[in-house]
Amino acid sequence: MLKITFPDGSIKEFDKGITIEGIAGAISSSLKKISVAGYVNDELYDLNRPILNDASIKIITNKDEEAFEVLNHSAAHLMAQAVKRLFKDAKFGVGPAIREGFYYDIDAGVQLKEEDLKKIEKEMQRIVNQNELISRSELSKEAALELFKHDEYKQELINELPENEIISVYKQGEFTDLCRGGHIGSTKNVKHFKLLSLAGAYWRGDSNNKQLQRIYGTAWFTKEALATHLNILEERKERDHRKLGKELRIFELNNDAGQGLAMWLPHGYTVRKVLEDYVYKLEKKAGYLHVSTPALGTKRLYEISGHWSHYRDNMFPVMERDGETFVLRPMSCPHHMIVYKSDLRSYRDLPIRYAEIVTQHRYEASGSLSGLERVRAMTLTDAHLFVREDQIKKEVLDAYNLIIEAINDLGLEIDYIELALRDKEKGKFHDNDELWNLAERLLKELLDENNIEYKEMTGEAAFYGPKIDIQVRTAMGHVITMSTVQLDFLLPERFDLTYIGSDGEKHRPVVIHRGLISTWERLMSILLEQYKGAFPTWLAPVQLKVIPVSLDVHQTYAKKLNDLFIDNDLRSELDLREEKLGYKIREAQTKKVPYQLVVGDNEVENNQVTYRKYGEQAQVTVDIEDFISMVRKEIINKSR
RNA sequence: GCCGAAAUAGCUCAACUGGUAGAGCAACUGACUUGUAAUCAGUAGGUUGUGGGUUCAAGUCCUAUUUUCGGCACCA
Repeated sequence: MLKITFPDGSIKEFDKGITIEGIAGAISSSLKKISVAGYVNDELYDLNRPILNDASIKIITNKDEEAFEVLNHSAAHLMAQAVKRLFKDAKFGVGPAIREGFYYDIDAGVQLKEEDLKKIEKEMQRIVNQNELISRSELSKEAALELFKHDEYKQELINELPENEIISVYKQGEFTDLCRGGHIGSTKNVKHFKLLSLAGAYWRGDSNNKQLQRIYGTAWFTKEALATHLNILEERKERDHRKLGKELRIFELNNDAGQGLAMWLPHGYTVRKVLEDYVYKLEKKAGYLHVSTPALGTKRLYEISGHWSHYRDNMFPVMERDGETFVLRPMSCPHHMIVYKSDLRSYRDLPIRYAEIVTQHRYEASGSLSGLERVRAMTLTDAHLFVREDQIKKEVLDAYNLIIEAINDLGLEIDYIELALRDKEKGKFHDNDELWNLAERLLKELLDENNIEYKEMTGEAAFYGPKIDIQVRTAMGHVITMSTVQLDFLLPERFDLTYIGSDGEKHRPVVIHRGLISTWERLMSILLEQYKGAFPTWLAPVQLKVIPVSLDVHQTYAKKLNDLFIDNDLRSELDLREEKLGYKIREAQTKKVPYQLVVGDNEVENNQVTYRKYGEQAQVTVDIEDFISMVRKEIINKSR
């Protein structure tokens, strides 16, 4: 008999070889029904994997977060089995569960087409109906290599495992896959799924490798949950900034103007200007000094900075004039280094914080361009902080806090904080170990000391130093780098930056690169999606729409109101077109104007306004002054 | 850049296996003008992304190319 300890501390005895499923069934049949897998001494166990020793266990039910992963992982295997039945030569890469489902990378021997997904789905359903038991077995590395001798991808994976590793495989019917587990017991438990898309994906994520075909899918425990998820996918299309940007006339992308070169339309530019003013003030308050530098610079400048050797592939080609070679700047750090050098600096001057709204040009791969999210000409508020070593932590932390403030003001949600470190194996980083170790240690200490949770990402650093990236998840489900604070000991070296210390000697300052809220382009794409085009009043391109009930009778009053609003710094528009009232109201609503004001006899008589807030049905009548102060207050508070 | 899919009026979309390119909205013209999501009638709008080809005939088939979309790689 085995002693099984439950999470509440109670202990029960079971026969040796009992499974999670068996234990769940012994407790109640309803628990058995919803159990998905379990932890046995913190190791993930399948429903039907025998437990051989005394253990403490935790049953995972379909309500637990881990359950979704187990289900989708099993769905990936199910799909692979179906593909193997339909395409006999198919070989498989990796097939994990992901945030919203699963994928599997496949070399099917032939090119899969989108219409094949339906056939694969059908075959999956057939396997589900066959109720194939998913069983685990363990074997040696040699045996595993023998088992997968016809699949070079699995061979490669197996070969990289440590020599004495026990390798587990999962078998369901005729299909066996290399896998750590856990799984869901039987194919019959994967009931509600859908295959979503077909895409290319490089083997092992390396563009030098062969490209496999990746099928994305999603699996859920109930029909309703699947329907809800598919509905969310549909709703995302309504939030797509490319669609909203067109409808609300925010920006324009045009081939004749150039791929990835966005043009801001009046409404879009209005929002951008509000953001620019907001950021300027925020930075001013935080002690930043604003400068302005050109978008064009000599190639030499970028050779000094190291961008020419590390970043050239992302730069537009050079231009020659008067025996000098110029480039369009992809980054502004070199210019700010020169600005620092424009004067002799004392230790008393530091920190010096230079900020600038800069336009940069980067040659981004054509396939990566996407609306405003990824463009080739971008404008952002960039900053470089020149600090003494003893000021590093405080300045990084202040910069970080400023970022958090801006993200909160904008109503965005942080997904996670990333600490991007060097991967020594990769050649793209500068090679001064001492500086790397110091920089990485300082950032880690800082995050730890301030209880900031973060994920370490090796190999994601900038070539000149490690960085803290603030990742935001967009309403489209994309995770995007919103802000960044980067520690740089290299550029001060390359530009021979100095300050005079209290000892009268020259010292090296340290540079902190800071990106506050991404670029205006990317920020706009995120905001559009976040708010579904209905900007909070402080950001809205048009804040008020004044609509007279009758053009003849109420036009004068409507004009008077509109002028008054504009005098009070509100972005108000008057609709005096010869159209019906209902038509104008509908348009004010579809353009998502925060305040729609319809004025007629009642308002004229009492010197009032009647407003309807976007998203609400209620019509509210108030005195003009009260209305103005209410909206102004809302704007100042950046209310959402 | 790579893999897959797509491109029709300003916008959203039709046009069965090749057989005279249509609709709604927007625009323009005229009429109608009082309370919270579309007043009515008419007019105009296209070398079907672009270049080749097959065919009696191409939006539809083939081919090249450009761009867009879903991903990968890269990345703010």
